[in-house]
Amino acid sequence: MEKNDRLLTPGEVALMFRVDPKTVTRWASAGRIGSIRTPGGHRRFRESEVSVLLADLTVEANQQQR
Amino acid sequence: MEKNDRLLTPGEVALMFRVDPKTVTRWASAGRIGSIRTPGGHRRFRESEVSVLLADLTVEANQQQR
DNA sequence: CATGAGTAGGGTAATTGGGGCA
DNA sequence: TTTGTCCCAATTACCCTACTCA
Repeated sequence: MEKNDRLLTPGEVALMFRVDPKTVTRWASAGRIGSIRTPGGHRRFRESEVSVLLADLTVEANQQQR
Repeated sequence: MEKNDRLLTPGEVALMFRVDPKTVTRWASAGRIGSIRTPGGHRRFRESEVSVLLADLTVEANQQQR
């Protein structure tokens, strides 16, 4: 399902989740999110995977009550 | 639909409504407000949705006067 | 090669989640 | 029924310095 394999930096992912870039780094270290390493050690994340996380985690309450 | 996807933390939303952050959490659990979860389990809220809710409060205040 | 922005580390403080109670 | 509060464990945010990226 990789129609778009664009790689995102920790800062970009942090913006999407409204968290600190450091937090994104911890997610990668903890294996909660896949990451690619540059030869220099910096992490890169697949946009497709990040999008799935955002979309999936958004579903918390579909049935609204009033 | 989502022109402004800025996300807010529970604490920020709590300040806007002048309630305890715990209350905001309960709103999310009850489905009264949509929420996004970080991979770590923390919630984030869409500013656009929060704004709508605040606007609703304003409407109620107006209706109270008629 | 030099520069500025971003990132990797590590350490510590602040928020948050969840249950239960008032 | 909704909100606030106390508890503890987990997650996240901010501090620093050194290194990588473009």
